[in-house]
Amino acid sequence: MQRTYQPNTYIIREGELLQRHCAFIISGFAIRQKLTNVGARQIVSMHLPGDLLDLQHLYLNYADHNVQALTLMEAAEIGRPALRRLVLRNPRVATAMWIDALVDSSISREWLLNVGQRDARGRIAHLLCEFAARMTAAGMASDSGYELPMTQEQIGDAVGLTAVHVNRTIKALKAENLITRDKRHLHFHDIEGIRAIAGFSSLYLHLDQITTDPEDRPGDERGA
Amino acid sequence: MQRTYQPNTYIIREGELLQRHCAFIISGFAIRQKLTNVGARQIVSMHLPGDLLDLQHLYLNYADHNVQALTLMEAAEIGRPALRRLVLRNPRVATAMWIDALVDSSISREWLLNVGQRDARGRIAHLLCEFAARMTAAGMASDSGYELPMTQEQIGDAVGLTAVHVNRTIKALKAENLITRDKRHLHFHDIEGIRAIAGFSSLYLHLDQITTDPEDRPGDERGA
DNA sequence: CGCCGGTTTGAGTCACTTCAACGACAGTGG
DNA sequence: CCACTGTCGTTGAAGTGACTCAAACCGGCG
Repeated sequence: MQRTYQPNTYIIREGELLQRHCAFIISGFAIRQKLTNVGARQIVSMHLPGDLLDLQHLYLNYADHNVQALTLMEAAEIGRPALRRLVLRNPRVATAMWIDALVDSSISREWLLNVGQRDARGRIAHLLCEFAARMTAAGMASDSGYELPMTQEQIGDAVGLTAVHVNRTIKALKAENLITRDKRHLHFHDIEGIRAIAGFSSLYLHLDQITTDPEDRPGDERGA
Repeated sequence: MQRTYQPNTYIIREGELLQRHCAFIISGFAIRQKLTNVGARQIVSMHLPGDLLDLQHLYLNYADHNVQALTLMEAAEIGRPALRRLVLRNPRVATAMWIDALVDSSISREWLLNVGQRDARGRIAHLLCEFAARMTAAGMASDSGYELPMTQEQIGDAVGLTAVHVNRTIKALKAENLITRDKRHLHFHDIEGIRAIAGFSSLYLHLDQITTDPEDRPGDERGA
């Protein structure tokens, strides 16, 4: 069951009783976000084509965050009961789902570290590095950089800064000749410099354990 | 296999190749934390008796964060292969593990919101509320409050603030007659007031889906 | 008693926010 | 074809919440 979502459409809303389905992104980008009681928004993760969208809710009764299309997005939907049965009966799928869910958690932890402990330069640089690594893994980055489909406001909501301050920080990074941004296209001039500012290490992405298609992972259901 | 850990002992270190075991907390508290390249520490989660300690690493090759005993702690250890087999063969256990892992993720997301979007008062108040809710669920809170086994420095590392500022903020909360702290014991005088400051809602803890013992959950492997 | 980890307090500074306005650009409709 | 509108990016000026540095205090313990 394929579906198209317009930018900014809500796919799941916090508090909602979950009964419908999980989705797999075919094209476009999605984010997951939460709001405080006073309406401040925190983007808690970003998803690109190939990602499972709400695996995080597979066994939960109520949605604890919002899921929203960031750009125009196509997704394939899988019924919850069907996916659960698949997970229970097929060890390969189960393992792949576990890895996907655990990597997702690992990324949240890194984001928490990012937002809690780094300054503005570090946070933004880290976001750019992570996105570069994930886009590269997904085959969506070129030598000249990649398309970062976010406004400065959204970047701010992802790293816990104001849009204004994101603007000034990016301006500073450009001034130091580390990056250039031409519309939505981002280019690194000094990737090592950016990595140093970010304190970036890709360990937490567990890239060695990711394959695009869960079906073609080698049999790793045999245990340790 | 039962083991005792002294306060501050590392149980798992970031970057480590994981081969040994998972642990279940019998008594005491543990934290999980990460460090930036410049040595700043972020506590990414806290665990109390009954929690599974490193389920987050069950299917991953390398540890992406540190796990450390916060107090004197006793844990029961389960071999990784044994637990994986159990998960694959027993749908009830599998479901319970999924729920545990997903709730853990949900908590990270809430922490990200907390650190990214709330001010010092809100962050600390939120931490106190969450801990109250979890301690109550674990039967470890009394009417008079609960034991919060953290120094102000650790609270700071959990919410992304300096120990000094945590001190001043707690002082302010005390001055407003919202809480009192006597050594490690914390008492709420105005729980509703604290909840309001925190913007706390326990939805994200998914308390309706938690049981202390994975074995006695009702059969919910039947799908949606 | 003297040390030590943790808490408390003060003074000065700075990174980030807030508010506000303006410019660039794309889409829309007359 | 151009005026109208809305979104996004950019910039300035002023305010403030949290940090830094540093010192003193406190209770527990060997």
